[in-house]
Parts: sequence; C-alpha cells; structure tokens
Amino acid sequence: MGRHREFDTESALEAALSVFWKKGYKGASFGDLSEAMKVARPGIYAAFGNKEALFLRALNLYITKYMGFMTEALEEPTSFQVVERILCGSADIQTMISSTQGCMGTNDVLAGSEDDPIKRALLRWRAEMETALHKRLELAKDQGDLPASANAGGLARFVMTLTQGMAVDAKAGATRDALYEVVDHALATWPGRRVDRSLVSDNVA
Amino acid sequence: MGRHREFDTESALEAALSVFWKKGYKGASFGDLSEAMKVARPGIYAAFGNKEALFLRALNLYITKYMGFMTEALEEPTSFQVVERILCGSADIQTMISSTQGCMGTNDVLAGSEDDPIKRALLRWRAEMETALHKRLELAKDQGDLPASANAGGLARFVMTLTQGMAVDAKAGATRDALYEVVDHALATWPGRRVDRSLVSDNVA
DNA sequence: AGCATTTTATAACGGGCGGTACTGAATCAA
DNA sequence: TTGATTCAGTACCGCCCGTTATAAAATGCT
Repeated sequence: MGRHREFDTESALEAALSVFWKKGYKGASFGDLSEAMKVARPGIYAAFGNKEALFLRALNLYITKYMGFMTEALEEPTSFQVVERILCGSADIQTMISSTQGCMGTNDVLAGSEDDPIKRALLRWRAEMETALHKRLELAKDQGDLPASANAGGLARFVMTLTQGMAVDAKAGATRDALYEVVDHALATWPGRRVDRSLVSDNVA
Repeated sequence: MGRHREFDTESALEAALSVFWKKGYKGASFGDLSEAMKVARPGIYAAFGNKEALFLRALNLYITKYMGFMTEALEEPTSFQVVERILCGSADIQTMISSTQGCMGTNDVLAGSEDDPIKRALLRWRAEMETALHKRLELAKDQGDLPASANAGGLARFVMTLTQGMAVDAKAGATRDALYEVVDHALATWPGRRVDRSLVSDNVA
C-alpha cells in the first residue's frame, strides 16, 4: 500500500554516479544531485539515505559497471596482455565521456581527511585491485611468463601508480591518444609482446 | 608610521603552505590557517588578501622551496640521471613529512571546477615542467644519449604521469620504499644506467 | 467511500564557510 | 602630548551546505 515511487532508482543512481564522477564527493552538492537525478532532496534521502551512503552506492555501481574490465583483464593468458588491458582500459574510461573526467576511484583520494569512510572505501578497492594483480603476476612467474627475478609486487604497484597518474592527466584534460603514448612506453618496457590498441579500446560498455 | 606587524610574514606563509599541502585548498579552512599561522583572520587578509591569493603565494613558495630539484634535475648530464633525479626526488618529497602528504601541485588538480584559477595555476606549472623535460629529452636525442627513434614527448609525459601517480600513492599512505620500487621499474626500462639511490635521496633541503 | 500509508514538494533549520565592521592598542610625526 | 595611522582581536554577516519537519497528493486495503 501507499503511494508508488515515481522515479527509477537505478537510473537515478546512474545520474548520481555521473555527478560524483565529474565533481567529486565534496564538489557535488545536493542541488547538483537533485537536478541530475530529477528527484527532490527528501526523495534521495528516502531512497538512498545519507550523501555518504549515496556515494558508496554510486561507487559500487561504478566498480561493477566501469571497473569490471580490470578483474576481467586478470584472466588474460599472459602478464603482458593483462597489463595492456588494464592500462588501455583505464585510458579509455578516463577519457570516454568528456575530457577532464578521470577516475572516480582516484578523484576523491587526494581530498578528505585521513579517516574519512569515503577515502577508506576508495583505498580498500585500490588495495584489493593491487593485490589481485600482484597475485596474477606471481602466477605469471610460476608459469615462466615473467622471469623469476621479477619483482611482482613492485610491478603491480607500478601499474597501479601509472593508472592513477593517467587519471590525474585525464582530469587535467589529456586526450586518449596522449594517455596511449604513456601506455605505449610502459608496455614497451614489459617483458612480452607489443601493444595492440584495437584489442582493448572497445571493452568499455 | 602606524603600528608594526607583530608576526613574520614569511614564517606565516610557510605555516599556510603546510596546511594547504596537507589539507588541500578547499579542505583548509580559515580556522586551520589562522591557528597554524598564529595570525587572526583579519591579519591574514591584510597581509595576503584573499584565500585564493594566499594559496597562490603559498604555491609559489612550494615551487621554489620544494620543486626546485626538478629544474635542477634537467641539468644532469644524461637523460637517465635527469629522470632518476626527478622520480626519486618526487618520491622523497611526497613522503618526507608525514605519510599521506603527497604533492601540493597534484592534490588540488582532481578537485575544483574546470575554470578554477587555482586549478589553472597548478596545471600551468605542470605543463611548463613537462615541456621543459620534453625539450631536455629532445636535447638528449640530439646528443645521442637517447635513440633517435625515441618519442621524447611521450617519455616526458610518462615521467610526469608517474610522478602524479606516486603523489596519489603517497597520499594514500605509501612509504618511500614502496615508491622506490615503482621508480626502480621505471628506471630499469630507461635506456641508460641503473638507479643509485644514494645519489638523490638527500637532495630535498 | 474512507482510512492508513507512502511518496512528493516546499520550505525551513543548524552549522560551517569566506569575508568584514568595529573597537582597542601600538607606533611615529609634529 | 597630541593626533593621525596602522595593526590586533572579537564578533558578526551573508551564503551555501547537508539534513529534516511539514503538509499535500497519490495509492491500496477494507
């Protein structure tokens, strides 16, 4: 019983994700969110709770919808292809909509206090991704894909660092091709084959 | 004539720099600044003007005091040593005080609107640094230090991207040694000699 | 139809922010 | 000493933010 909800929760969450992605957590006001979601402010509270809760829901959607290629990339046969797909996929997503978009998972790490739950959630995901890549590279060492002398942890950190750096570049207005130049150099130094952009430039949707 | 100023402008500016570095532009309130500078709010306005003007003054101080190693690095004899000093110096500074400090020039790029004068100033400095490095690498190609086939612009972007990525890592709590692992891999791929940390780990002050 | 219940929309509250009058105190010229 | 001028500190203003009370509109059960 009772009145029915007049807006679609999922599409409203996508609109909120878009706003948070572009403006960041602190930069996105309820006015921005309400307008983009086409929902009056109390409706947002009723459906999602806090601003913080709304951001965490949007972050979950972001991870499943836009960061899925990272976990998929881990299943590539060689470490080179894994890293290639991670780096090119990151460059694609960070420049896919407007320029100056960047990575939602990185944009709010640099702001906020130390024990901010928002920051904690972002860092937790980043840490999980890095250890997953670390393990994947250890596997590559076992398989002989990477030399036994390779520092798997350092390489994983290197890839994640480069991803974050590209996110800053993208937020600063770098084009996709500019990011690809960075990726090219990073991949040229990897023990394996060369980059083939066409393999990974359309794996976004 | 008139009453004399009772605080030292320079040390107050350093205190402001410290606050902005740690908390970012938006994150630093006048309460924080006033407390750290030991100057009441109207005194700050009288001495420096706006919050924006204060930040720009602090940014200038940051560049001259903490980013000087970058322009110095360009004078190293080989491109490898140039990049080595830039990357190691960045890792040093980003983790020199507390952890979770990062780079003041990067922290506020990800926040703020598109045409924010703060963001413009940060991006301008970053662009200047990148083109300076680009020119230096072109020179290295002329000198035969880098192969003629090298993409100097892409390499310069690569170095700047890595620097920014490490800034995010540092803000997320990475230690100096963790950043050095990233630097090691980046340098291992550079056409030239290997990294010697002792050369660059004390060039901060 | 009539009531309970849930959603909607307007409007407001408390708090923190950047910025500023205003009152005293300190300094220097005359 | 007097007075003009500049700094110091308290207290305040207007604004925007996240959040919530409130009342009207819409639904389903009986």
